[in-house]
Amino acid sequence: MELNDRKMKILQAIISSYFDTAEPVGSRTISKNYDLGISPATIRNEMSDLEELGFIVQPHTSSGRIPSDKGYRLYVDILLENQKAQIKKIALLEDLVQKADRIESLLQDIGKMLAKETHYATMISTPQYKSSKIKNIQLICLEPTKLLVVVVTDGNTIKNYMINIKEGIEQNILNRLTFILNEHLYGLTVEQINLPLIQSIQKYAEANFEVITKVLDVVCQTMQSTDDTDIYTSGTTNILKFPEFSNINKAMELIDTLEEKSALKTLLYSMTGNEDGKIKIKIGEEIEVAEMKECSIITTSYCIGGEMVGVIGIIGPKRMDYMNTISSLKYLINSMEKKLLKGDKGS
Amino acid sequence: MELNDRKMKILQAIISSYFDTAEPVGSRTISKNYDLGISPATIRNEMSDLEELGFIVQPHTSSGRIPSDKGYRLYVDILLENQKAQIKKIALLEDLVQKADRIESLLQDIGKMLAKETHYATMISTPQYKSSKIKNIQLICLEPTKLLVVVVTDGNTIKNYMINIKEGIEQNILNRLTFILNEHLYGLTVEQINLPLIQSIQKYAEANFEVITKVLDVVCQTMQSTDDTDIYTSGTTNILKFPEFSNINKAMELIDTLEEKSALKTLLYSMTGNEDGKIKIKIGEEIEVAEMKECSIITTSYCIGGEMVGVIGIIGPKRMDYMNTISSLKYLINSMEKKLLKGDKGS
DNA sequence: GTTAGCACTCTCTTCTAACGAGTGCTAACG
DNA sequence: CGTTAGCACTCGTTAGAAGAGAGTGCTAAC
Repeated sequence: MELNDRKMKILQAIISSYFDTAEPVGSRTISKNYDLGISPATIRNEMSDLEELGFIVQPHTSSGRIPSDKGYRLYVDILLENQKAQIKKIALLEDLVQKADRIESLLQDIGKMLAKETHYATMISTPQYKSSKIKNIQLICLEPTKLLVVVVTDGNTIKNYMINIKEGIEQNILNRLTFILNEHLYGLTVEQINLPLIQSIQKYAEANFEVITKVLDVVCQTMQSTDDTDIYTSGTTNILKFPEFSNINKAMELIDTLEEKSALKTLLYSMTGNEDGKIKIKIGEEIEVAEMKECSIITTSYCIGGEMVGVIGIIGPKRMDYMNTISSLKYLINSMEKKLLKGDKGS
Repeated sequence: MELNDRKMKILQAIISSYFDTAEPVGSRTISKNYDLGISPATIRNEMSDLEELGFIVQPHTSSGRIPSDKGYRLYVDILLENQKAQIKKIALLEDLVQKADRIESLLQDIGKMLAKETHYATMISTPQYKSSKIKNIQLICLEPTKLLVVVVTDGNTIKNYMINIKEGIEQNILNRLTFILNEHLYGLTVEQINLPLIQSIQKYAEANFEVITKVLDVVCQTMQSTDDTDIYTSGTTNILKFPEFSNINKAMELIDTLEEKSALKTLLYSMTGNEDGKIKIKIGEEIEVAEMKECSIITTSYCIGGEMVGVIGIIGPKRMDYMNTISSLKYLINSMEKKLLKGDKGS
């Protein structure tokens, strides 16, 4: 039995109707609401076939049909193929990117906005700093034995660390050290800071050996730790609005999972292979996390300065509005990368 | 009719039992579970009196009683009076305060932890910078026409701003400007930066008039705007676990309110009068926000460097565990202020 | 190949009756 | 006179039954 054009149309009708109502779809509903020019009885026959092919399922005998994971998969694959979809503009975004001063809060705001726009829950990971390059380091004396280290990387991400030192140090010496550090470290990734380089810097630092060592230490440590990538979730309560989660315990399990950042981290990164910028979708059972098997996840990666660094994901019910959501996501990524590449985040 | 000792004991038993079960409490339950040495019938008579006095109410005829707002108020007032309560230690806190690098993320973590500890929702406001003093300003050149301004205030709160300038500027000139700025602004609050002072600084800056003006502008603006104080909420989904919010719509309304930061801001600051460090409690109808009239809120303010700057609040059902919650909160504030006063936030 | 008709299935809603927890009142008790 | 046992009454909750409604699969006719 092959999947002819008419069966496909019926499948789409089922998906569409189920998206609207979250109720199993019957043959009469399709015949009435979708102009296919065939009677309910015919549709019933076709539906029987579609079920045999595994694209739809019946929750119980004598109920309507709902799309199966396989059905959604087919639908989504076709959708992704013909994706010249008009990209949906998100009005608020421009404002947002304009006024953000730190990338972390920008990401949080983007997540919030995307959740508001799509009415689903969103997850967004902070950039992985492993491959980002040092742009500037500055040492500032706060108290006699307390230094502030400011590190700026490309993409203008700013990190502040405070370190305590044993002996006081004057600002003009710090300025010299700052100069030495920038001289040696500009443009380097954290992997490129190796022992010979460190020794060379230490030589220049002379008497301020302790300070330089501590600074290098703290910079390396924080920049290379993967644990440092955080995940911001937003709109998790949107989940409560979906009838598929009217069982409050299921909903809470899911929300709890979304707060469990470490699980999300694995999930998000498992979804972004080596292809950048592509939209990836997982549907139902395809998701490894047990609590999410009633959901679908749409993800994509975003770049800062050309390198793949972070992931954005949208999680909703399986009957989610794939088309609009993908389109919003694409638009978002586009505007975001344009902005971040320019690094134009100040006033 | 006066509120004698036995009535008080019964009220406490009702509150205690209702805390455990969230079910109206009957006379037999009290007689069985609380060793008062009186029969259900006697308890019924006393309860009838307590109801007349307004301390308990009946959800409907022939059901048990639940405490009224007035009943909780009495209970809480007595609780606050005899507060030598053993302070409950929160194990995780020490760790948290140790490794935090920015006050914002520290506050977020504290909120999370407190939510986890108490199983209620928490709100925590970022410090109000109005009265905090400038400790250090640093200008860093990132790109020819892009500067990074780092401002450190007492309490070691660090703020970063990026500004764009028209003409390029060299780092050694920036160093001079940095020196001038620190020379003039050290120890000042934002209110103390007046026109004569600005003009005096501008004079020193000579050719770099534009830069200095922009820097001063951005520093003043961000430090004095009250809008800058943010509120972090945490554990909002804990609300779903309480039977009083089994009506999912009510729960969602409340959660939405908790995400509406501006309303929370008013609420939190309305609760902290001019007395520092005291625990304040609002119960049910005492809360101005309509969606929260089924809740109680416990707040207190926290200090950095001796001045009142922020507020922490815990929101739960009216039958919340006031004693433990207050005790956790007190312990938290204690440890936090000790840490922040020392400003020991780096490694 | 398509469609009308019909018996059948299964869920959801509605209605009723029974149950149970709890009260208030009255009368008896120490 | 305070305390207690007994009892009728209230009201919310639960369980079960009946009926409605949506939808299917099959058969036979077009």
